[in-house]
Amino acid sequence: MEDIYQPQQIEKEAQQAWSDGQVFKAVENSTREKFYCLSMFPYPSGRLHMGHVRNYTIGDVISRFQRMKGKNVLQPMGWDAFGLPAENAAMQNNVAPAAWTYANADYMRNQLKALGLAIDWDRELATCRPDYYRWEQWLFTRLFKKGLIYKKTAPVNWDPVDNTVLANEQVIDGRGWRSGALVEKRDIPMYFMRITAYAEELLSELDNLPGWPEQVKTMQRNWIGKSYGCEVHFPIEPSPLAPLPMAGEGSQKPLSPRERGWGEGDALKVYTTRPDTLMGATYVAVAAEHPLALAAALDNPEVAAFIEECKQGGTSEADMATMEKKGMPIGRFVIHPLNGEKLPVWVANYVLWGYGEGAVMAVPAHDERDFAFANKYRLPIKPVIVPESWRGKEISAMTFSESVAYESPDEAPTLGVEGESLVWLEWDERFAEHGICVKSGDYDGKDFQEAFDAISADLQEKGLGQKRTQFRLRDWGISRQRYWGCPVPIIYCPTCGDVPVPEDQLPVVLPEDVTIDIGSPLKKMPHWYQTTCPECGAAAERETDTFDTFVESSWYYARYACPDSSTSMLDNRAQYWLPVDQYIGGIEHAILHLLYARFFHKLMRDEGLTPGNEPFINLLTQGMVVAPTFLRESSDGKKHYFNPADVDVSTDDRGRPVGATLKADGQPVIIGGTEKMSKSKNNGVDPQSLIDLYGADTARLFMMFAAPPDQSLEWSDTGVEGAFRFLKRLWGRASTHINGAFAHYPNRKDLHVQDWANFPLEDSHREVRRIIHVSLKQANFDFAKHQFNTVVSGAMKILNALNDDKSFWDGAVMLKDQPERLASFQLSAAAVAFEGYSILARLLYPIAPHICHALWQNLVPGIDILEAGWPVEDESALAQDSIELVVQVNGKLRSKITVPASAGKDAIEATALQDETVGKFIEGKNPKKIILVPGKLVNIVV
RNA sequence: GCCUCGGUGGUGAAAUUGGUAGACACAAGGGACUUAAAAUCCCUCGCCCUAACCAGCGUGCCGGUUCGACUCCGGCCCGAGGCACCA
Repeated sequence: MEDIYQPQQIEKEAQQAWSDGQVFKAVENSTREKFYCLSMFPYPSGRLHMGHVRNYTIGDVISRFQRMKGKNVLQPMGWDAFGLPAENAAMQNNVAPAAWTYANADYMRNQLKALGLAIDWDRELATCRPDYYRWEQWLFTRLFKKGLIYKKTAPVNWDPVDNTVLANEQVIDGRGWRSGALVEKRDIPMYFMRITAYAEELLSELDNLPGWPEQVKTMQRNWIGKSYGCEVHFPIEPSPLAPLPMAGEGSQKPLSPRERGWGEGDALKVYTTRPDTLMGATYVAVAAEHPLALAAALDNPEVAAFIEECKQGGTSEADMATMEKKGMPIGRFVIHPLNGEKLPVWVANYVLWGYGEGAVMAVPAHDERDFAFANKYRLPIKPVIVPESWRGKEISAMTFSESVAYESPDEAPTLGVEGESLVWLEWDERFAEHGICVKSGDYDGKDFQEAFDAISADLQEKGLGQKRTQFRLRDWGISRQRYWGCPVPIIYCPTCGDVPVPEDQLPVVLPEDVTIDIGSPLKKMPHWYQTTCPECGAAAERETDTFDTFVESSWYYARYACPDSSTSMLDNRAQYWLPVDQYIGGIEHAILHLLYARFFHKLMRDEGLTPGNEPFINLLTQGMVVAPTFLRESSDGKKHYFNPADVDVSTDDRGRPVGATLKADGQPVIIGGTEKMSKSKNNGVDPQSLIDLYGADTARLFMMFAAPPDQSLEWSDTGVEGAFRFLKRLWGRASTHINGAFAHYPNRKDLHVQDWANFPLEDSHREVRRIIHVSLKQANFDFAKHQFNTVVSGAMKILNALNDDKSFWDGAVMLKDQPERLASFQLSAAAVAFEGYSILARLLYPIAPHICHALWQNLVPGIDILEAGWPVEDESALAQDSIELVVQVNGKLRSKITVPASAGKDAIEATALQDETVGKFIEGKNPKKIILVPGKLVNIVV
């Protein structure tokens, strides 16, 4: 074999062999245990980035590992092909989104192949192909008929200049990214999937996913947000004004008193998780879109102006939560359901329409947000809960406007005087916690649960509320006013209404040959949207909205089982392959994508299409790839970023970076933070240049070695060189032996020791073998944990062990006059080395498959490494005659002792106490206690 | 703002889950080989004191539990991911 490591040649040959032999084609075989390993499919953005390389290397490592362990492995790949960037690119470069997408996929497919991934390419799919999306249109129509899909209006970001809907990403500081116009909220009709119908199951099934990271399950639990609370009805004081007969302009129907929100006997509904604080409610707040607010706006221009103002800004929750809390009274009042007090109704921008009831009761004393709002607008603050520890203490009353604050002698909230008022100056977290009721009439002295039960029972008796569980999870709006997506299969008929497209007319094909400017081209294509009603045959129009692209990515994992099925969404091959045994993807998908995919699995299960309740048994969430940033700031404050490849970094004598200059002009640049590789920060490193320079194995090895998969990975050019050096060393050492010592045993069976117990192993080789097997045992443990960085360091230790010990081969020199002993010594050395390299090749195969494939061919000609079996440590090789123990005195490390491995408790303690250094620290005192941790340490407490 | 995760040498990290902190690497420094450079090989490498050893200090900060804490508990600071129309 070659002495020099030539990755380009090795990788080409290995990939050719895999491709010619169809080695990674997955075939259903009910007699074999299957393993479905899936990495999140890429958006075809143009080129592979480092995040992809990391994701797909992790998946490939797991796939090849399982394959070597004998599983029937499926590892597919495809394209998440619909999405916004294609439309942006289309506008920029004047190409059709379809053509752009297909070209990108073609380029990226070649890049993936160059990485040497063990993928069954026969199963490749692209979500923008009609043969794929026709089945989600089919499922949509089924769910529509089941009532799991419905239509309602919901707010979107509206750009009033471009007259178009913007994605949240396209809203920057409240303005449209192209027009710069202030964005408004606008209500438009959309289709919703009733994911809330599955909320309970999506929550409870998380407990049956032990293979998911706890972090992800916690995030999903919080997102679903099941809460136990109480619905409270506040009867509305009748309006002093007569109801107006008409709603706003253009409306044909007069609003009913209920729609106006002020009829006799109407009540304002709120939901609260803190009914125990109900006696402390001092006002109620409604969303700007609430009927009560809209009704008030008709008579009150100030309220109308405020509601207008609330329409400004984006729709994202982060926007809503960080904006300044504003509100105003609408001049209406409600009656407190228990004490009959009149409470003012406010309209507030922090109350969200469409979340719960669009109205909240405000208890400023016990809710931080209400507290800030009440202080700002001088609303009464009425404490009714004190900490449990105050029970039984003297509580003195202090007045504050119309309400009362309580002060315990030793644990008082901060009170102060401002002008003539007594003000609760600072929010005190203790008052947000559960406590005991005070100044609450009959409920005084009750704890949280007692008050919760008593108050909800009283409300129920009065018909003004009851206990209720609620979810934070909202139904999933799937309509998008965009072109490059799957058409929503609905036809609007003037007489029959919204009619789902019949199964035999599917798919509704998206026209691909279009030009894009602002807005969806579908709306300008009458020949496409004009059609006939499937029910009555009259002229009708197609829906021009498309699906959220999360819909495609919610079921692709299942379609890989049978990507060519033309008669059904899924066929019985899905029963064999599903569920996915290992799913790998970025942590950024922890909530939305993974929740939607779980939801779809249940929808498909209920259609009889998928087995089991959950799609992904094991989940690995990989961290991001980050790199340093380099920039210059121009005089107007604009930042210009430079690619790390174009920058020279100077370091001080410790290796700390102290400055950087641009290669092009030699002038200094600012060293920025280490951030996620991105186009905007220009800190991406192109994987292609890496593969071209060092080969795929180096790229893969570096990615696996630099950090454990779930942590972020810092890019390092020198780290890559280090990975390359290791592979070069591995190749060099292995070839020396294969061409040298091993060549003396043409039949490799002579080197392959079956029975080490009866093999004449030289003592100088026994220790090397022990280190190899200790490292292998650790590596196997780490492999099971998916901690590939320490698997690599284990492999490095094995190579170092095979290479370190001078006496390993040199001992032969002393024996050159004793031919029999010499032959025995040489066989002993060669057998240990042969075993060592055969372990190394198999251990590293999942991570660096090309080089290991080639090494194995030379080590064991005639047997494919995939058939060689996974290496397992030999327990008998791990044994040691004596072990080293640490001796602590009072928990501090003071000495080390060596004892026979068989030494008992008393013998170890005696040895430890006799130790000279230990004696110095005991200073003749009697040990109070001696703690012995077997195989680890002795701690002497004096 | 809310939810979640993280913070260990000059750097990436390890520590089998309460038992020797820094494995394995990278960088840096020194040396060998070389006419020279590259490549390769060998040595040193947490901080502090020291000629050296010993001792002392040390896992973001403050406090607690324990014979013993990177690991467990409470509080704080900083960073990252998500927040429902980026994927």
